[in-house]
Amino acid sequence: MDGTRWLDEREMRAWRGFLAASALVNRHLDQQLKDDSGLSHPQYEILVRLAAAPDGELRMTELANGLINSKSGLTYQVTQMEKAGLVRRRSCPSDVRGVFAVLTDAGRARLEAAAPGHVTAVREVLVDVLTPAQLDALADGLGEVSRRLREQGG
Amino acid sequence: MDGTRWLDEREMRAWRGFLAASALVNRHLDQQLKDDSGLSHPQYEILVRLAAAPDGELRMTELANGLINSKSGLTYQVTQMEKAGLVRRRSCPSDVRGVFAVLTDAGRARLEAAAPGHVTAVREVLVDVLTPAQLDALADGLGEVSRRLREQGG
DNA sequence: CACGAGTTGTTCGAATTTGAATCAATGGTT
DNA sequence: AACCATTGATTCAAATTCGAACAACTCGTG
Repeated sequence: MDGTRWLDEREMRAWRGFLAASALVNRHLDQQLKDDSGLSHPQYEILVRLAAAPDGELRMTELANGLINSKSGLTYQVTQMEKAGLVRRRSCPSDVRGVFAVLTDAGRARLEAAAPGHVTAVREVLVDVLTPAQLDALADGLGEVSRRLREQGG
Repeated sequence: MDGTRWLDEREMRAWRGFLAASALVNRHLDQQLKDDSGLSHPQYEILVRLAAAPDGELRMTELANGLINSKSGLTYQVTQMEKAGLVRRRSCPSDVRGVFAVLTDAGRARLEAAAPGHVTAVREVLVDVLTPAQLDALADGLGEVSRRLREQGG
């Protein structure tokens, strides 16, 4: 007995497209960032999130949530970035266990230097390839997909 | 002077959605596969591609193309899978350098055992979350994105 | 105040990934 | 036949990833 609902052709095309694009786009952008700014994609994302946060700082846990990395992976990356002078650690006054990752001036400068090339690459491989309707479908559909996975996992 | 065309809100939502979904879906499915069948996502993909190929075999290079892994990563995975009895290597008669990865009976059985749970998970987190229109947008849009990255890189 | 459950971030070991270097073999050209 | 640029796959060291175990701490409850 096999009650599995297999994917029909439309579904399979969507799934394969998503899977392939996911791998290829990530790969391409990681390469572009490394060549262009010496940052890995995860590191770039950390800088972006910090830059968007008030005072350019976030708790390690907040940074780990909704990010590619696991907790330990984040510890590793922040350590690397601290060595490179892009962020520094600050312990939380109200909770001794807590640690803030703080964007340094050098980190902000590095992000601003990297951003134009990165955005251009994102346009090239994804955004400018899609129609407005497809952009909306991605935003709505994949936004919902992410939302569900986030709250299920959290 | 800054001629960068930054992303507007619609574009940013699409990009963020894609990025987050890409990471979260991959992560979730890798976890599901490991728990359920002891296969990593890359390994599962290798089995799928081999199963779809004539005689269940492909050259290493063919297998590496359009796959997540680099060449050396593929060598590693195939070695692991060979140890596990899921594939075997066969040298190419017409080109001594060439190597085929061949799906074994055990490999095919393992794939068939893993597939229902995997497809169900793919539905749960992605396919059944999207509307038919969104599925088509993913298939068309991301299909085109992948196609371009493939031929650009190859 | 003492206790215990839950949280926070790090450390640890193992597995995986990558790019560069390597080795061997092919094919075309002279 | 000799040469040389390419190709196919592996090996190697280094970087990165993950989960599990850990240590330190907070908070609510008794």
